Amino acid sequence: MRTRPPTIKDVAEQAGCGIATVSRVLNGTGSASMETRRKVLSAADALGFEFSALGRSLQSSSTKTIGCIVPSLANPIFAEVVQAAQHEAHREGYQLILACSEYDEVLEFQAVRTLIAKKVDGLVLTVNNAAGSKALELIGDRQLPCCLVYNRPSFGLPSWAVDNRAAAREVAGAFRSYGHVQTGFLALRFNRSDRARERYEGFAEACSEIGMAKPVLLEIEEQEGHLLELLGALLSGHQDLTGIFASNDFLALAAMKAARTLGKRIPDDLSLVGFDGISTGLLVDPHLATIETHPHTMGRGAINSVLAKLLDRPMPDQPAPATTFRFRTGGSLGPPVAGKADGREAATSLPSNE
Amino acid sequence: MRTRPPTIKDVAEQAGCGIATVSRVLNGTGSASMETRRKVLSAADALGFEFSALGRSLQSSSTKTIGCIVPSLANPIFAEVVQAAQHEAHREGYQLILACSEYDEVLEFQAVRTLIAKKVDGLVLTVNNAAGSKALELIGDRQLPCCLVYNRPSFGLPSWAVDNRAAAREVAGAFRSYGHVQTGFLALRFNRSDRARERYEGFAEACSEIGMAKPVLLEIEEQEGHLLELLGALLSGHQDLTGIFASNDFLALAAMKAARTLGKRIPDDLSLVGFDGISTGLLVDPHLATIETHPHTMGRGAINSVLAKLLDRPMPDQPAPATTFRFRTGGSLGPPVAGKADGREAATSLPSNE
DNA sequence: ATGAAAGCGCTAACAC
DNA sequence: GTGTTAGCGCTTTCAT
Repeated sequence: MRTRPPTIKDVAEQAGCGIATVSRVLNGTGSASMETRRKVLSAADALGFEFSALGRSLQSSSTKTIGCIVPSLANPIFAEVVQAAQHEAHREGYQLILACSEYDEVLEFQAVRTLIAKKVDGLVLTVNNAAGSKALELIGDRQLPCCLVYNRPSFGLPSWAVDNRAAAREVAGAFRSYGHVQTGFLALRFNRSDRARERYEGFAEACSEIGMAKPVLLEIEEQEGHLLELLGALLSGHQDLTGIFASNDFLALAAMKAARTLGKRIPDDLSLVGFDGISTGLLVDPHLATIETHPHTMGRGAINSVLAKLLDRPMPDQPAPATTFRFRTGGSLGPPVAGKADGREAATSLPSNE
Repeated sequence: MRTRPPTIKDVAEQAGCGIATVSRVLNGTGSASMETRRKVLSAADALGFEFSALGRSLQSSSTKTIGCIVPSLANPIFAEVVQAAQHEAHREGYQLILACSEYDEVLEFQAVRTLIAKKVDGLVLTVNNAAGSKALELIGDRQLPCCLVYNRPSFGLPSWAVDNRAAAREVAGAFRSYGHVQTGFLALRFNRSDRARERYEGFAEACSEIGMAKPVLLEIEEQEGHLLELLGALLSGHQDLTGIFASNDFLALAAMKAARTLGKRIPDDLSLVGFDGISTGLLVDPHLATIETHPHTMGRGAINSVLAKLLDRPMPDQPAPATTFRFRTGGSLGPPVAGKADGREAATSLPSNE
């Protein structure tokens, strides 16, 4: 029946008192006689009254809402970040407004604008390219409490991030220790992600330093076709590689499947290492070697950094770079099988690109 | 420098006109002379002005915000639902406030209350138990536009859901066709999810109708220990089962791993079928047989159902039950190996519970 | 102890 | 064409 939700005015009327009194009683601020208190309480109850966050926010200039922007929820790493952030925010009475940038800087910028207009109290986000990001610039302009996740600190903003370069260097070392020389680096939207670039750079640097060949950059621009087919084509065009470092586990797992479709044995014909440490990597056989990261810790830490500013608490310490990742070995990484160097005979179902 | 964001009043002042004029110009509603228009525009630009959604919502009683509640983002099926919902909402200029119920009806109810207080325009959610849900009752009370996802229609609310019973019946048939007789149904929080229960019921019914034994209910209450160990113990206590139907792919995959740890071959010693159709099922070897569902379609459909009410559009048709799923076969389902019926010798590393 | 009133930022109805 | 004003729901002085 009641179509318009009851307001504080309705309660005041029903209780036979002023709206200020209702506010005081229901908020437990200020004093009131037993009698009025009772009347207000019962009126509120009878009406099923709840404060409108809108009126309250307008007046208090705090929405108890935090914006959260990630590239996509399709990558479980970000789903976990968001899950942790949401959980932690909820604990403190904050809600999360979610936006996905879909690896698009324009969308990313729009999202920030919208969230600012919605008057979020703070922002937690992973941007695609932190350096020179218009989105981060805007946030800085507005002096909005903000923390980055999986991006390194930029624009003076705190961040909970993985030391991509150091992690990638460890991967290079691991390949080296198994005797690999010519490897590749596989990325899905290389130019759209500073994370992928940092991983590549660290990997390439280390490779050169420890006497391996410069890794071939295997880039998939856009997922216009079926990913597995694109990967298959890419792989068969690079039979010389004995190992591939993928910019994330998702890709690594897909590459593993594509490689098998081509008749390759893992790791004899091709070793694979991923990045992120998603649990799926432990379900496949052989296990995916990877860089384990802690999306949960990152999401929680980032929210707490923002909450610290909001609630005027001491800022939590950001993790030491060396603790942000751990190399996890797995059966997908092994020594290349000797005599398999030319590898032409492995190409089967998919066309090579020559 | 500017710490307080500029308001319409600041713009009016700077442009030397009234606030109504600013509103009219910037909203493109009502008319204005070229001259004022120019002045307003440049003032707004100079100040970096943006409307506050708060003031606007308070006055228009529409927040352009939709609440979204799912049990968890850890299950990729819900991550996909949310991703699709977010994307679709954004297309229409709506934002999503995200909440996770963590399979807890109290949290679920709280979340609805909070979202109502935040004056969301609508709600899209998966509840744990639709029947008699306090949360849904409250939503009904408030006449809030709402659509369920993965729950069957309840409280007169529309829903985008999978026909769990029919899907489960197909699974029974599949087991039967491979000669299985004694199967089990595996669920993680059986009593907390009507979806799991419906799947079990459909499965059990069909089993009985087609002459199979009543499936053993394998229930894991809470994930207090490491899931794999719990599964290992459960499996070794039920060596008589030749096949297991898991209430979701996540569990099925974990069970597959646990079974292998026990030395079981899949599917010879144990067949496995999941539910959901997550892509990971195609990365493992053998492929996971499962019920494919379409989380993306569900999420998008649900949002559109809510938007239809909000924007007074024709309500989109909910999918025909038969089209909501498809049985996908895979190597994890096969005939039980004859002579393996007593199966005692397969138990290896983990204790059976006798 | 409690009510009246101002004001948060905005839109719309109503003057002029 | 444009300014004034009421009012959306709330909190917070300021009187009483």
